[in-house]
Amino acid sequence: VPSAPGLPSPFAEEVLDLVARIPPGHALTYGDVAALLGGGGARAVGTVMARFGGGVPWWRVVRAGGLLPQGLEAEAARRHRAEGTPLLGGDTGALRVDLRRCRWRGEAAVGPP
DNA sequence: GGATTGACCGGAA
DNA sequence: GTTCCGGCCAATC
Repeated sequence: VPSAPGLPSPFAEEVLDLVARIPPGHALTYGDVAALLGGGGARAVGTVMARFGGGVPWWRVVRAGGLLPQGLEAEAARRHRAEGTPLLGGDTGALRVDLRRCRWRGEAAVGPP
């Protein structure tokens, strides 16, 4: 079926679906999302999120190392605090998520390979 | 059709 | 610890 204009493309749908399955209190990096999907790249995931991420818990997707999305750090930090996500730093300004504890393994995700 | 952008990543200085 | 560089992939102009 041809993708209609204005609607997310197949790749975008996979990204959104996976992000929507991330449990509260957990998080994933853009690179991890791409890896779990078995394709694309961290940058591609960021592009999709920027365009179609408005309908999913985008704050659960962070940059490598747990750094919050650039430009939305304050917004994401607030959401994580509300959910109880383990946060590090804070007073230094470089707020980041403790991926060591809250990194989701994607057990409920479909295995492509 | 091509060229540019962007909520990125990893390594090196 | 920080700062700089190129590479990666999809969406958009």
